Amino acid sequence: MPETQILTEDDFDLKKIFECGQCFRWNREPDGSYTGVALGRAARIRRDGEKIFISGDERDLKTLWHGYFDLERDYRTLRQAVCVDDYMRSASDFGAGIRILNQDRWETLCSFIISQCNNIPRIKKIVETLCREFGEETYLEDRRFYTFPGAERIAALEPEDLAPLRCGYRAPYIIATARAVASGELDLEALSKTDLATAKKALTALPGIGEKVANCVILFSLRIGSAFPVDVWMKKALAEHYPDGFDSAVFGENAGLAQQYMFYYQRESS
DNA sequence: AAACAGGCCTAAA
DNA sequence: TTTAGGCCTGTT
Repeated sequence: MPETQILTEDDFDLKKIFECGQCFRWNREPDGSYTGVALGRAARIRRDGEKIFISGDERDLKTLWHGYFDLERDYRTLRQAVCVDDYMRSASDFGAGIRILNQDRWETLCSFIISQCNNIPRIKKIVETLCREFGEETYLEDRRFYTFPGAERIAALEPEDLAPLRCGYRAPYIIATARAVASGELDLEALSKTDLATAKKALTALPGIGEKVANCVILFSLRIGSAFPVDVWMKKALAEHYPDGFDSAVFGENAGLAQQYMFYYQRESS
């Protein structure tokens, strides 16, 4: 299996990218590399000194990973942009290397429905079981992986069929959402071309999708940077550092990135 | 054992 | 418009 170098000057920290809470299918290997399945492809990514390598050829890099890892944007500049005060300077310095992934829309939506009121190990376990049960086999270095099943596949199931996932009350939410996506009633690609308010309204209209899940989906897969997910960690961070109130609008289109820095800072330093 | 975990929904003020 | 309690399940 060939591998290709990802040319990036800075701001590419594998641990931070994969462990800042935005994705659930990348895992650290004993050698420090990460393996995972994204965009229908199993892959390995590793750092060697200053260089980053990912499995696959130049074409894969161009058609898949360039967009996925958000290589178009200069994060050094973005980090400066979110330094609105001392706290944000600390948070963005601490989080240097984080990038916001551009993930598959349906996968992100489904994964964050699963995430509600769950801890990360269990979220990952449920997602992996979903893929093993309903996804397709794919191989990397003779090792078997499973792709994330398409919305059409899940739409054809009944909530009971998800019993092996042990995802409890989330099962009907998953099925209903899969059907909305598969039927075109919820057009995620079209939403990615709208704005935060429009996308949020459409998403939260579905059962099991509230404010928080919608914001995550919008930020991590619809590429709308003003989305600002607030979970329990973020509530803590905001209460601690902005006791008199806070408006994510100060960050404009970089609010989502600012959120990632705050979230990661809050989690990793406590 | 009882509480809680990276929310959401419904009912009730 | 805001708040409380319940919800599947697994872990502590």
